[in-house]
Amino acid sequence: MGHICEFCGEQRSIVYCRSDAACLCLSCDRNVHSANALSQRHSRTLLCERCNSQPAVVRCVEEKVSLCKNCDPIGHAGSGTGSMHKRQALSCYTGCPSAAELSTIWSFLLDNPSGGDSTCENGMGSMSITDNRPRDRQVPQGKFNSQDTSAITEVSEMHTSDKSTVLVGSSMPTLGNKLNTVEQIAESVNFSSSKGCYSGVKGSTIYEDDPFSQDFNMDEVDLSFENYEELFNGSLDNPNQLFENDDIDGLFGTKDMSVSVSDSSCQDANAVEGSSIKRVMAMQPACSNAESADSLMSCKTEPTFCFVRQASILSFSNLGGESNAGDYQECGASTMLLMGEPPWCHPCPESTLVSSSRSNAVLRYKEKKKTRKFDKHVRYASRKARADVRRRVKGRFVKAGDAYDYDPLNETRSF
DNA sequence: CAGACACCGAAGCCCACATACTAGA
DNA sequence: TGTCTAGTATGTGGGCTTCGGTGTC
Repeated sequence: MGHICEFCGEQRSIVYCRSDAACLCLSCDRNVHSANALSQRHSRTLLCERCNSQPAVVRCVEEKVSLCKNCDPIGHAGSGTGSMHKRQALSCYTGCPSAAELSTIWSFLLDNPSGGDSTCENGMGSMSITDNRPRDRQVPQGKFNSQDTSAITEVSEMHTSDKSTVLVGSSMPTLGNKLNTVEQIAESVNFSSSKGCYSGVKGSTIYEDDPFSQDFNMDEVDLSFENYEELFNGSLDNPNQLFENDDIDGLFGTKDMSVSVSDSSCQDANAVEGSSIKRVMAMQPACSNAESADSLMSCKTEPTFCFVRQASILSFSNLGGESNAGDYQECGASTMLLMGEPPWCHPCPESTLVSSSRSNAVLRYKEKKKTRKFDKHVRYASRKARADVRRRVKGRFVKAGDAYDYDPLNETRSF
């Protein structure tokens, strides 16, 4: 009797998630790691069938058991024939591979009667998997796309940390049973992990007909968010902010959002700066539900494709970093691009309603701009405290003992 | 339509002095 | 090598000045 799944507590655990340090059955593995993009990045592998607590790194072909790095030398040590057993490196995987894909990399799993006695293995075949990621993204076998270099890098890093072969991505239809080297992965894996899926893949076929994707080469865009708290902390109570031209320069002025755009793309963006709002209003967002927003929120390094596409048509006039603290605060508008039902979704034919709404929004914006607090970073609080109580003449500090016209402590005048 | 003028907002400067930093003994 | 001393640089806030943009005549 194997280890029980730590999630459902019912079925036998099959896989081990390193990130969660949890033993899961295949069904729960699928459920847990399909929750968001981050969880999809968890590296999982088979559970050691000997200790039932550690991730297996090899599969003993002779004994038909998966063993961790501790149990492998123990089980195959000594003078017996065990040391001669043929062993196969086990592949790690991330994402939410389908049952067919799992069976591809772990073909022995279904072939092994001893390992398939549980309902979990049966469930592997019948598991309801709705991988909604486009399959036609996959490039033909053997065609190594430069876009996949990140994947290979990731593979390489994980490979060095763990001797087992790591498979990144959920779609691996061309995988052989033995993926022992990174090179093999580079040649055969069609990388389509969450990163590859959302960030836009050059040469992908799914958006070939999309004029936006043609105008904006996603391969040349690099979005990174270092401070998510700032990025998403913007006020969301005023969706109309998005339509304020005065504020649009600050939309992407946040220093925490580095956007590198190719020259041609940048020129295009600048060319449409004046009409960017209208274009945003006219377009239907690629994704606008809360679920996708949640996915984005939870995915620090993997901005969703829909966001990138929207960003591509917005004003990049402030990419040069000419922004101020107030603009950062106003960036709540930009978050509307990322979260929830965006305001441009409202099909409001009444132009008067729109104009009044806009005027109200402008008024609110101007009021907010008046009260905008330009954040000044105080490095030395002690100096600030001293300056706060220092006497002044016309705003200037005066020597101690000299006549002053303003005393911050008692607001009296010396003359 | 161009020029002059007024108005407004933003940026920069100024001050003294405690503190941080650096170089030399 | 570690400690001490002297010199230099930095930063702090309120008011003022300057400058550029905008609107009006």
